[in-house]
Amino acid sequence: MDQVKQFNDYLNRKGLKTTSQRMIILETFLESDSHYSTEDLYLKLRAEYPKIGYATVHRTLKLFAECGIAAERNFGDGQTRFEPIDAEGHHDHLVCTECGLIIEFEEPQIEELQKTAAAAHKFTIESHRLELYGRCAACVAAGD
Amino acid sequence: MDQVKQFNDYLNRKGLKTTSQRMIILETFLESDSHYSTEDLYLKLRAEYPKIGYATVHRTLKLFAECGIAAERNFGDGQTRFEPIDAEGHHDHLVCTECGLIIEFEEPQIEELQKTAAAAHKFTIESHRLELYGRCAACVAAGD
DNA sequence: TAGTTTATGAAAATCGTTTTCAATATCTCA
DNA sequence: TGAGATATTGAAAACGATTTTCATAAACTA
Repeated sequence: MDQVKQFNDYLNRKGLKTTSQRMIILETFLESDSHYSTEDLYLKLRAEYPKIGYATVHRTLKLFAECGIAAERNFGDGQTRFEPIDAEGHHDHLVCTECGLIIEFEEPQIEELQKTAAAAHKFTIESHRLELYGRCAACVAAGD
Repeated sequence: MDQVKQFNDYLNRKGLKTTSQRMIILETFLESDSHYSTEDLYLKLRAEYPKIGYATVHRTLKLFAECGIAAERNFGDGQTRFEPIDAEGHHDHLVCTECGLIIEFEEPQIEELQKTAAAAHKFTIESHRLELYGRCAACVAAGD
């Protein structure tokens, strides 16, 4: 697990400590490729580790984002979600406005065009977010 | 002003009322092409119309979004922003992570590719958001 | 291992947003 | 036009997600 190393390196570099909670949260976070809100992950953890507090989960998720193993996302429902950043590459999201389904997709050509657009405005890109909102096949089929 | 008509039509259709506050807020909102948070617009209005309350500003911005003359945006700073939708067409955003500068840009080719990606997953697209985060020319020039 | 520093969990505080409610304004139609 | 019905307003309270506080516990350093 490369991400475990990346997290530990970050902790050391910042003079932070390796605690059992942080390791448990990291492990659980990486197990699934879901888009976790603090609440989601807290509830999932609570089943097995009832002692871990909500604040700790939230603080740890923020740490993940800081050290680059998680991305913070906001799909407009008022909750911040975190998802593991897989080393391979970036992906974007299709969000169903009816059932909430989230599908990930990749489109390298779009990435290229983004670079072009940024260059036209002399911007140095660090990151981006692209979300397409609409209705998934199932919801369309089910009618309104 | 086409947008004024669009707003009034919406109010009539929904059985809502045309009030002086709503007209003032609409006028002020359209005057500038900024990306207003409720707070921003409330403060701007307060200078000239100190009687207008925060809740009214917020409720009215939501109405603008509902009737299609404003778009709700979230650039990750924890505040929802509203911007007028100009009839011409859609645009996306470049956001400077250092100074907060927001630049609008259009890239029709990206829109095309989005349709392709959505079709591949049988999604019916209703809307999308694309934001590129990075550093603007001035901030890059100023060094870190 | 003692001493120092950081982390934890529970509760409280905070921030943006939304709702409540009594008073006020708008609209309808006689 | 003007009374009655209905929606809107503004202030304050409620709300939900996030962040902070603080005393206790755990991890690291030498």
